[in-house]
Parts: sequence; structure tokens; C-alpha cells
Amino acid sequence: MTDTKTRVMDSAERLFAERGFAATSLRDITADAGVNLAAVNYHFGTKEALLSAVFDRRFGPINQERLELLDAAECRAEGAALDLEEILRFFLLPPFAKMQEWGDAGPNFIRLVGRAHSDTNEQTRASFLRPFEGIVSRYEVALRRALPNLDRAELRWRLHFVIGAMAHTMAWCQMMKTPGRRRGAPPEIVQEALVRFVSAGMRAPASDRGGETS
Amino acid sequence: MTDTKTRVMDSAERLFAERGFAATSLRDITADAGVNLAAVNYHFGTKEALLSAVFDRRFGPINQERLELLDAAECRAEGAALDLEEILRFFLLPPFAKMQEWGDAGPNFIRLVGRAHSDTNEQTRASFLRPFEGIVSRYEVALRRALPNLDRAELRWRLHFVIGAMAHTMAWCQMMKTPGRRRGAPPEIVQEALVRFVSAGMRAPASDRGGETS
DNA sequence: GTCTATATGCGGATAGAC
DNA sequence: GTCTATCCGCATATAGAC
Repeated sequence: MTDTKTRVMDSAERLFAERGFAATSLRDITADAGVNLAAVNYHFGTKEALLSAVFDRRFGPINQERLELLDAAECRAEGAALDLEEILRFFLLPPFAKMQEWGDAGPNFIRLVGRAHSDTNEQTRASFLRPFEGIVSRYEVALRRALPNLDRAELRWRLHFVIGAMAHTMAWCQMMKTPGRRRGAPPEIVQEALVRFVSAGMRAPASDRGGETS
Repeated sequence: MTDTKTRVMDSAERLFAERGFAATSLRDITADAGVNLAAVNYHFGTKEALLSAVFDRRFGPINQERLELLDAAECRAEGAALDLEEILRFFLLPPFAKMQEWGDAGPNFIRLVGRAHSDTNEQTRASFLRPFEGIVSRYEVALRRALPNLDRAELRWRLHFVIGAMAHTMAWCQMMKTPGRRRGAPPEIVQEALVRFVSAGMRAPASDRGGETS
């Protein structure tokens, strides 16, 4: 039996992902976790603080891996521009890699993050979107070096589309096959398909003025 | 002064898009609309029925246009396969075209739909996702004809990524410039960028086994 | 740290006058 | 069709015993 705090976070993670934050009551969570209602306020203070705790526990590690992979590769490259597909791989794959590391609890969090990407609430933005935007800026610089002929605004929009494809895949990650399920492709197949798709999208011929070719 | 029913739907549309369904109370809506609380139950019955009404009002026309554009083009082609980019244009552009037709109220609904794409609630699925899935199946057939060498499962996933890129762009459509705003690109620019991006993604070289080249 | 009990307010929905 | 007033349950959060 794991400890109360962890049990609450696990249940919250799953229920927030399935029903959304506002539609999930603390009673739903504590009933699911098999703990007392008052334990939530004792351990976390408020419902919003619980949401932040749920994000912080797993989103930090994902983003740290994103940064470390990029840093390490840039260090190895000694000033040369990185390969486009490599950069996209570093950006896209950590969520799915961690999902598999985390076992049964992984998909819950990944779904939650997938949905959070289209969330405009101020509470979600604070604990989720703000740190993510730092990552995006960092990758935007790397991508600009890999695609030096692509118009800056166009690159920003394409990065936006990359995030959309990734977020949607995360939100519906239950469509991927895990060892126990019948339907759906294994995560590795989907990940590779995603990388191929967005790599080609980033390299698309540009509009009439200002061209990127290869 | 427009009629009460319309005012309620307009406010609901905006607030559902901004805060989400569960986080928006009927009191928020009626206060924003400047109508009496009881009017909601008189005109719509329940809060869920109001949500359905909000979807039905605008999502039907969008999907009808998607179908009509595809039908008309297939009719003109007289049995020949359509061009990939043309198909994607028919699928992707109606939401944005309608958004601009609808003026100030347009972006609210488009954001709502963008968020709904990653919603797994049963209530949202019923009034939104089910009809959409019919459209997707129809387009999947057309795409398979345009990309006959692409593996079927791979095509499904790529269509999934297309939807993700589109949904994310819809959810953040306030980033596009409308006549009165300073920042952001005009919608036409973004739409074209999206079409170019996903067209290239769909045509990406396939994995080792089973290839699609041009 | 964990429980019971409860304060306090907001939620959707309705009754019934006009 | 529109209003006021209200029912009633559920929400978050807390007090205080153990």
C-alpha cells in the first residue's frame, strides 16, 4: 500500500485526465483513492494546489529530458547545426518514453498534458503552459538553425502545428497498444510515424516569397 | 436587441470556450447575456442540452460544407483520384472560413471546437465527436485514393496528426490577426501554412516496409 | 496524520405569479 | 415568455477530537 499523498495524486491524475479538472470533485478523488476527504486539504491545501502538484511531479522530468537531449547534442555538434529530424525527436519523444517508463499510470498523465495544451484557463497556464513555453523557445532557436532559409513567422506556425499533432496524439494515447490490449499500434510505431510526419511538414516548400527547399 | 435564446447561446459559446463546460455556471451565462436565469431552462431544458444546441447551431454547417466540397470535386473528377492538397483543403478550411463569416462570434465557437477535439467526456462525444467521425471516415476514403501506396494504418495515424494540427490551431485561433488587432498573422496566411505543412506530412516517405514516394 | 462532523456557499433545476 | 423565490444537493474547505 503506497502512501496517502501518492494515492491521492494518482487518482487525481487519472480523473482529471478523464473528466477534466472542474468536473472532478475532491470526493471523486478520495473515494477512488480510498482515503479520507480531509486528507486532500491536509496534504495539498486546495484543489488547485493538488493540480499543480500533479503537474509538477511528472512534467518537470519530461521537460528536463527535452533540454538535456538538446544540450548534449549541441555540445557534441561543436557549433554545427543539428539535423532537423533529430531535434524533433528530442522534442517529441520524451513524453512517450516517460509514459512507458511509468507503467499503468503513464497514460493518465500523458492524456492530461495532451488536453492541457488546448486549455486557456489561467490556473492551467500558470502551472503548465508557462514552463512549457520556455522549452518551445529553446527549440525554436535550434530549429531556426536547422532551417535557416525558412521564414521566421512560418517556422513559428509550423512549430505550432507540430505541437498540435503531438498534443492530440498524447490526448488520445489510449489508442496506442500496450502489452495487454488488442487494438492499436505499439507506441514505437506511432512515435516514428509522428516524427516522419512533422519532419516532412517542417521541410515543406514555403510560400511564394521566401523559400526553404531542403 | 437580439432575442433571448440567441443571446444565451452566444454567451454560452464564449464562456464554454474560455473556461470549459463544467467550470461555467448557468448564472455566469445568464449574467453575461443579460437575461433571467430561468430563461435557460425554459428555452433549453438542461445545461447539457444548451451545450448541444451551441454545437448544433454552427458545427452542422461546417461539416456540411466539408462534405459538399468533397462531393462536388469527386463529381467533377469523374472517377479520377483527387489531388491530395485539394482534399486537405476541403477538410481543413471550412472551420476558418465560417469563423470569418461569423464575425466576432466566430472565434468563440472555433476555440470551443478546437478544445472539444481532445475532450473525452461522454457528453461532448455524443453531440460533437460522433458526427465528426463520420466526416473523418469519408475523408479517409478519399485520401486513400490519393495516396494508394501508403500503408493503411500509417494513413490513419497521419490523418490523426492532421486533425491535431488543425484542432490546436482552432483552439488558439485568437493568435490570428483579425482586422482590429495588432499581433499575429492574418487567417489566410495561417491557413495556407497549415495546408502546406500537412500536405507535406501526408506525403512523407514511409517507414522501411511499404512505401509511398510521391 | 487521520478521522467525524460541519460551516458556508454555489450549483442546476423548478414552482408558480404575472 | 419572463420574472421572483426557493428547493435541495453537492462543492470546497475547516474545526477539532483522536
